[in-house]
Amino acid sequence: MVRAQVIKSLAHPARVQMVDALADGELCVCDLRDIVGLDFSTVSKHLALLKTAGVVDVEKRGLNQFYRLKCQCLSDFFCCVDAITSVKGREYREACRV
Amino acid sequence: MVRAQVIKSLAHPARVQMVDALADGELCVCDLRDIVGLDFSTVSKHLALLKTAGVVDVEKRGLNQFYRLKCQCLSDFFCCVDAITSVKGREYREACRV
DNA sequence: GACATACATGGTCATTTTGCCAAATATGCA
DNA sequence: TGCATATTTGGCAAAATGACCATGTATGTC
Repeated sequence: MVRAQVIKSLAHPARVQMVDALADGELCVCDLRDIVGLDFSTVSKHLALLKTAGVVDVEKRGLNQFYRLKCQCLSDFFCCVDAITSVKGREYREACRV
Repeated sequence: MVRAQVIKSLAHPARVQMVDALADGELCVCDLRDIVGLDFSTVSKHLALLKTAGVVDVEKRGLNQFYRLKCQCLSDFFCCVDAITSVKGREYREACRV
């Protein structure tokens, strides 16, 4: 099940946080490291995971690696997740106007 | 991060498969067991996880426990996931008409 | 060329997750 | 009541994850 791999790549607080931050535009690894507050190497591995899953893309410019979301549908993805956490799935329609 | 817990609950091939099957309506544990082909106890634990995360609901009728999705937005959720696996996020708009 | 900066990789260890078996519970029926 | 069916719980061992440290690599600067 390929789906599970993608979902798995997002199933971690730090990775959720990073993807959320990337929704506003690309960021380099050190930006993301500041955001999640983990070791550089750990962040790097999380990003490698997201990249393998196809969630993000990278572009090297100078010394930095800039990560960006590969698909803007992630916001809808999170919208559903949030609908579930709010325990009221019916709020989904209004909140996400789908 | 509460989001991560919900996503985590969906981050397993068997659970993805079960949620997908439940999209067509409620099913009892033995139905789901047949679908995923795992031990009864294992399936039961997976379902407990999904329930804790708020993804599914249960109703006991007779000897059976009927599980159903708590939120129909899961189809949109998977739609995004599929858009990512297809590596072309742009297909998302058409495929999921959002 | 020497060195600092920005990341990625490899290694290791603790924690979590999975899946099976065995046993316990709950419900319906003879 | 006694028994079969449906499902949950309690171990437990194997596999996967996550985080850190140390090290390696690439790039820009002097």
